[in-house]
Amino acid sequence: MIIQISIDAMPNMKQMNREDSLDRAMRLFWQQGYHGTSIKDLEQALALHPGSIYAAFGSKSALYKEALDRYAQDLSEDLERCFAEAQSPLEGIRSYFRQVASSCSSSARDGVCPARACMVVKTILETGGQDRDIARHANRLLSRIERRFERALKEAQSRGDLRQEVNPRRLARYLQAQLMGLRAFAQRDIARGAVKELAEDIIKSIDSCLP
Amino acid sequence: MIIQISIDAMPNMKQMNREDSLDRAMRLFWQQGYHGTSIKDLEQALALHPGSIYAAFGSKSALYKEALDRYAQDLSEDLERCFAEAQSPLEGIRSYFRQVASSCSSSARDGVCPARACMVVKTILETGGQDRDIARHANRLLSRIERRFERALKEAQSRGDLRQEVNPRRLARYLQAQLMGLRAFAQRDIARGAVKELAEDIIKSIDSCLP
DNA sequence: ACTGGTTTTGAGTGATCACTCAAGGTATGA
DNA sequence: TCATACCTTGAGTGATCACTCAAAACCAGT
Repeated sequence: MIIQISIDAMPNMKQMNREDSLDRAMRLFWQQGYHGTSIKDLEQALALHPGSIYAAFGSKSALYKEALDRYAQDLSEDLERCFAEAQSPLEGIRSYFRQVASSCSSSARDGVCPARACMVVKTILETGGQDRDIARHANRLLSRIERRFERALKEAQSRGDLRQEVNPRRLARYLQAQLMGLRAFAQRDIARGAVKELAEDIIKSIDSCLP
Repeated sequence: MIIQISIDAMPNMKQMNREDSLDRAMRLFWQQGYHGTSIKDLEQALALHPGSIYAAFGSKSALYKEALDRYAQDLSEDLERCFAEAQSPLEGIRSYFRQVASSCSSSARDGVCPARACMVVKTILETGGQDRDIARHANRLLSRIERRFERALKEAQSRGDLRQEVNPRRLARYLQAQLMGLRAFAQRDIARGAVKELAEDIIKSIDSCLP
């Protein structure tokens, strides 16, 4: 029995899987940043030729925006899962901070998670100076997350879990800044335990708003 | 009498003002990032030809590191000034947070301050994935600031301003993460007052460690 | 086998990247 | 005034940038 492998058919064999490609692009951009990632890098990571990339995504910046949306989607799903599994909105927030701290201090960093800092924050810091439309895109994503926190806090207030005089929007902004700080700090090369300690300190600071 | 300074290490000192050039480079890098700033951009900002830049600073990455050192030096001086003017170490920390919030929410942003986020943090987020020696350099600068906070907190403890069971190093890390979060958050395009509100919330969270 | 329409390919586009260096300019002492 | 030594200049280096497009390869339906 002879198994024939057609060499001629090789070149066009790989079917391009858009979802999978987008996922790979997201990871590479997350790790290396927008300016730090070249099309050549992407060609290699996606195992695609330049033409295919441009046919599928249009341009480097369009691909970046899509990758960022995908990242924010994953992030939202994590957060929603925490809310769904928790007994209360506030408990969901605590659990989310712990989950972030845990994934940020995992040693299998390069495998699971290309960077510890949040890709949206990285984007805003990197592109705030010049590439304004990308920065604007990232800003919208942050606003969405802030509003989600605000909703959870209002819910906590109506359940009596949170003092009435607390301003939900202001506390939501505080939470977002805490997340930014936690994950930016985690990007430092620092003892693993420090990140989890930091997360616990942050949770304690939130709890001072309890009734 | 003329004092001659190591011409080999600092050529062109008579005509080109190295300090001034470094300052301009620092501002441009701070705003646009490492990969986002080209030598051509620097030529324009420093009003220098490429040869002069390379004669004075060696390479783009060497210039970046020097610019980062200059930034960290300015930052340390601000912090030291807060400590010197304050009645106590803890009051110095409070005053520093307020100063950061104030300069981050100033409307004359492009004139005074090229970016709201901290340049050292921007560096770590941008170069953590690839340009490891630059990231390492930035990490050292952060460690130095952390140690300065730790020293101030120990001093506060010995004065009886801070509860004894507080771990100074851990609280110093918390402070640093708070600063990262505050300034990264300030980079969002958001209402001016929000940053000052956030700074006050952070200060309140620190005060819960008081005796 | 043939045809029509889609997808894949990768060499090639001009622009820009970080960087160099020989040539020309300038200050100083004789 | 000239000679020497340091300084400034900017055109030019090869590499790489984001991106294109005509041709090759593919897969229907007939």
